[in-house]
Amino acid sequence: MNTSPAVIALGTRIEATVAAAIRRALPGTEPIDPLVRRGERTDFQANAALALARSAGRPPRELAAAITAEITPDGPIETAEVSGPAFVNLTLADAELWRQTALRLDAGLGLPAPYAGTVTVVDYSAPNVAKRMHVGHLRSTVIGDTLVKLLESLGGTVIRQNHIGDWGTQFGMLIQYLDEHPGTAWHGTADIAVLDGLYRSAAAHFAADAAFADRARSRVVALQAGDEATLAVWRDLVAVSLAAFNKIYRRLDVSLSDVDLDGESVYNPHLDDVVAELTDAGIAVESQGALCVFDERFTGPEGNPIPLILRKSDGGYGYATTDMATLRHRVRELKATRMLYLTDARQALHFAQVFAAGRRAGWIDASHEVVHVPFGTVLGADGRPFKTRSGDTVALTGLLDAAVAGARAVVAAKNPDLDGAALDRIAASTGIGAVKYADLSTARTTDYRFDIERMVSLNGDTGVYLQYAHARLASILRKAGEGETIVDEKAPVNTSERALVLRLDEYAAVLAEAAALNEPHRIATYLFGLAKVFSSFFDRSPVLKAETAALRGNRLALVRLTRLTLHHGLSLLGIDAPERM
RNA sequence: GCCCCCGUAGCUCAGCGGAUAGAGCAGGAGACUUCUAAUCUCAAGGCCGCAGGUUCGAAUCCUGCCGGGGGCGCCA
Repeated sequence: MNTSPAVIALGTRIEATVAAAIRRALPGTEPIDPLVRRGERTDFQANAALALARSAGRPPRELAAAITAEITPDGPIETAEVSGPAFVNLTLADAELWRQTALRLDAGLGLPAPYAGTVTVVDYSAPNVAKRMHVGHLRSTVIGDTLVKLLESLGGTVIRQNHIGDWGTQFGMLIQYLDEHPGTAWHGTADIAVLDGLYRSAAAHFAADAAFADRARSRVVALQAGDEATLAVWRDLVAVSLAAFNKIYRRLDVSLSDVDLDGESVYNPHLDDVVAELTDAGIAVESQGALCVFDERFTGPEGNPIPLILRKSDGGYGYATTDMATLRHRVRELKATRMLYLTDARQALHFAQVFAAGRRAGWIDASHEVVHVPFGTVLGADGRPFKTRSGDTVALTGLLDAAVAGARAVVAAKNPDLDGAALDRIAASTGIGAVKYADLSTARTTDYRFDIERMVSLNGDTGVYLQYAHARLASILRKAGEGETIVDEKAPVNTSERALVLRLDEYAAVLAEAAALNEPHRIATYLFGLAKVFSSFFDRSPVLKAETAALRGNRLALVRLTRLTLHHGLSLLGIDAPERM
């Protein structure tokens, strides 16, 4: 957690300065956004003059000049000049840049806590019991976990909810199959592949054998009635699956554990009540034998309203009912003010229906923010849905194994002197980092190609680039040894230092934006840019061999702050930041 | 039929109201007795799907169209 006071970003201070200048140049106008942005040709630019010119009835450049004249030199801005149509180009004094670096270093980044006081439920991962996790679970898991860590780092309280598929008709089938095939090897194996095989066998039986299907259905009834023998097998199935999920979570450095479990089974005892409440409120009505919620905004191919089915015509409950129950629970019991649901984009309509019904029921109101956070499909390298040759989903463990093996080959070739243990560690770190970075660096809503070849090539815009930058930073700091870092504000700032200082100072704003939009890829994009700016700095500005002691101290401060920022960012993404590579 | 997402360099993708649209990969030219070359530097590569509109300014916002993907009653 960040307990040290927040450092105000240079951009924020400049905004305030320019806004004040605008008020003086144009007395009586409404406060407006000064439109301060980072510029390519200057440190910052303010673009508000163009927007104001019309209403002020003055030529844009003349107005820009008037604003420029009102920018006081005692603020962070050293020079302000009109450029182009009416942009105000702003540069900062070198001393200001060093001062900001020292300030952030002293504060240990100095991130603000804009989410303090908020309680956010993040529903993510949600694998199914007795099925192996596949690529489809990767996105929900890593995007969700990054949002969780991000909100926590910004002062928010987060309640993780892993809504695993641990209930439903498929368990009748599984348990009945085990009952009829006592020799089936699965129990105690902690190997999800075996469980997955069990699922397939049972499903095949279910489809092919009508008599078995009937027995499976009776088994569902027994399960729901609380039959102890049936429940015992169910608990075993859940336990074995959880062990496998947790193994993957540890491997991915995902922060989920058993305390975050919020499976479908948890809601089973409450479904009757949820349905009763919605029925009593007149929201749920009967249609074609099922109990449904209709909303004229959601229509089907014939233009008829489509239902949210709370109780099926056979009397059973489906996922819509459980989703309504979780919604109610999160608002009433968990006191959440924000709720994020990380599922793929295909469920958009379903969640729109659930949220609409929740609003009608009065469970959520204007004080709640309920958001379906969708993500695109994972495609294979060929651009088609990512499936094995036989059409199955691709197992996550196999994918991670392949990534680590690929990384291992590259690492070994790069650094033949590594001993086995170090090679294992670095291969795991880079391989897993490559997979996570590939996912987290792609915009959330776009479908993305899972191209393992490209991922483990470990060149360019991959996780390794960030890890390598971190290892270089750590290397410099090791060699620099202990001792205080003294920043000399009077030293000049060169181009590569300037780019680094300004980039570092933007971190908090990027985090805030990533959190507001639920878009972790903004963090990844920022970190890649930071690593790039650092790599360039590394190439051009010697640190330990700097020309003067003052420069050495200043650059060392930059190295420390860059390492801190990169390390922080990588930890949000759940990517290891190695000291050596 | 309606709704959602996507269409940007040869390929994979960023950018989503500001100046000359960026990166990675691939291809071209350079840089390792110097803090880790898993890197850096330079050059080349674009009717930002099409057509209108809004705006001082549009890849970005709005409308329509074209192309691709997904969703639309008892699976999650």
